[in-house]
Amino acid sequence: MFDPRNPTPSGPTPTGASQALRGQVIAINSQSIKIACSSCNLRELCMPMGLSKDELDKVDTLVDTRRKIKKGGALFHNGDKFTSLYAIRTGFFKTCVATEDGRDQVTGFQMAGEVMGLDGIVNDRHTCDAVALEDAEVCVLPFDRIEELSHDIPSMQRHVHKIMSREIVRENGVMLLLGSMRAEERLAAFLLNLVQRLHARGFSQTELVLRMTREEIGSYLGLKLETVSRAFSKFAEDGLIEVKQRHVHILNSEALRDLVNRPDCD
Amino acid sequence: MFDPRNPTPSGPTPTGASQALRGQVIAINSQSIKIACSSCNLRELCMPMGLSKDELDKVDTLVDTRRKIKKGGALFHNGDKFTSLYAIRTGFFKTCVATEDGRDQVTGFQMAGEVMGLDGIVNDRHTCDAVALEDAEVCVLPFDRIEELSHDIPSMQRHVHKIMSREIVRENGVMLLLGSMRAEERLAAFLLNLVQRLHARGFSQTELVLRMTREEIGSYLGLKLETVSRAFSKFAEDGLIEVKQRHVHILNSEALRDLVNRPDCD
DNA sequence: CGACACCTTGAAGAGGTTCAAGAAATGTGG
DNA sequence: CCACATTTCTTGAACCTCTTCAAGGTGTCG
Repeated sequence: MFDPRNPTPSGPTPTGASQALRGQVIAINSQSIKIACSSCNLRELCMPMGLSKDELDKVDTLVDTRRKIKKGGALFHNGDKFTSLYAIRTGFFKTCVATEDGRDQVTGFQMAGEVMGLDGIVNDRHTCDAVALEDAEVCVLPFDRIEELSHDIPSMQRHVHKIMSREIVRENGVMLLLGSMRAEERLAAFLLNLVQRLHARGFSQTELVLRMTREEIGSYLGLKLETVSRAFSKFAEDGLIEVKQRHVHILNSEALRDLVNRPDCD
Repeated sequence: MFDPRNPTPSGPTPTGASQALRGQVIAINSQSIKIACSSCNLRELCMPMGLSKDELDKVDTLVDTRRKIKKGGALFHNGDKFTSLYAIRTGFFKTCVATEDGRDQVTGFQMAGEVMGLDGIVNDRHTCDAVALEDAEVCVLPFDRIEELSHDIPSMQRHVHKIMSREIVRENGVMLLLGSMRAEERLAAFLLNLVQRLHARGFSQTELVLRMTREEIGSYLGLKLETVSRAFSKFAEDGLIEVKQRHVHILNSEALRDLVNRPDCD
C-alpha cells in the first residue's frame, strides 16, 4: 500500500511537470562521478534558466566539491564559519535554531534541489544547524565564487536574489502558520506543503514517507509530539489520510485544504 | 517621566555609538530636499561602508524618489507589482501577510534605516502589506538599479546579500519565538528587541513609545491582545517595567532577559 | 464635548501540554 | 536470524495556559 522508498526517484510514480527529471537518474545515482551543473537533473531547481553556452561553462566551474553527510550528521552547525552555500543533490535535511537555555526549533525541512546556508551570509557565521535526516549529498557552492558568477552573469545575480527572497517568503508563511493556526490546520498545511514539493520533484501527490520524527514535526509546527500524533490519528479517523508510522497516504487533499483555509468548519 | 516623542530624533537622549547621527537632523527634517545617500545620516544602516569617492557618486544616483506615507497608509500591498526596495527614512511600519480566509499575521515592525520589500523579488509581486504606523518617508530604490550597482560595486553586492540574509536570520528568530516561547517570554523578547534597535539609533535603552496597538503586538507574537495586555500588567506588577498605554519604561532589563532565557524561574 | 478606538480586567471555557503507560518499529550484538 | 535494548509512536487523563466573551475605563481626535 505504501511505497517506502520515497523520496528516492524510484518512489511513487513521477508525474506531470517533471517527467524531464527521470531520464538520467540511474547514471547519476550509480556513482559519485562529477556531474556538471549544466547536465544535472536538478538544474531547473538550483540554476537560472536560459543561459548561453558560454555562461553554462562558467557555471560548471562553480561546484568543485561534493559532500556526503550520513544520516544524523551535520552539514554545518550554529557558529561555524560561513564559506559556502549548499545545494542538496540527494537526501533530506532539517535546519534548527536554539535558545541559550537549550530549547530548539526546527526552522525548515529541505529536499533535493533546495539551497541551504543563506543564514550565514550576514555575519560570516552560521546561525543554525543543518542536519541530515537521511544519508545525503550536497554540492558545495563557495560563496565568493557565487558572487563572482553573479557579477559575470546577470541572470545568475537575479537567481541568487530570488532564492533568498523565496526563503524570506517561505518564512513569512511559517510565521503565519505559527502565529495564527490551530494544531490540525498546521499539520494539514505541513502535509500539503510537503506533498506539493515532492510532487514538483516527480513523486506522488497522494503518498509520502516522512523523513522526520513526530517530535521534529512538532518542533517545526510549534506543537508537542503528542499533539502531532493525535492530529494524525484524527485525520485518519476522519478519512482524510491513512497513516502507518511515517507512511502517509492522502485520501482527501481537498478536505485538508479546507481545513487550512476555513478552520471553523469541522 | 515618559518622553512621547520617541522615536523621532528629539526623543530620549541619543547615546553611544550613534552620536554621529545627530548633526544633520534638523536640516534634513525641515524640508523635503533631496539628500544624497552619501550624506544621509542613516547611511550606516542602509549602505555599505568603505566606498571610494567614485563609488559614492554612483550610489547617489540610486535614489531618485522619496515617498511619504501617511499614518495608516500602505507602502505596498500583497499582490502589487514589485519594482523597488524601500529604505525607511522616518517613521515606523508593520508588514503583514494574510490567509485566504482573512486572518492576518504581522511579520515584522520596521524602523528608520531598515529595508522593506524583499519579499517581492522572487515572484515580481509583493506577498505582504507594508503599512505605516505613523507618518513616514521612504527612499525608493528601484531594484534594477540596485542590481546594476551591485554589478559595478562589489561591496554593494555583498551588502544586498547581507541585508537579505539578515532578514532570513531575523525570521528564524521569530519562528523560535512563536514555536517555543510562552506569552510572557515572547513579550519580553519583543520589548528587548525593540529597545535594542532603538538604542542603536540613538534612543534610550530604557524608555520607549510603542507605535503599534496591543492587537498588532499580539498578532506579531501569536497572541491575543488581552494576553498581551495581561503580560504588560504582570511585568508592571513585578516591577520589571512601568507601562502607561504605549509608553514603556524598562526598570529591570536583566530580569526581562532572564525571562527569555530561563522560562521556568519566576 | 462626544464618538470612537484602544486598553484593562474578570470569569468561564477550550485547546494544547504534561505525565504516564504501553505498543510498534528499528537497530545491535551474539 | 533471533533476542534484547532503544527509539519512536499512540493513547488516556489531569492540568495549565491562553482564548473567548463581556464590561468598563482611558485616551484621542474631529
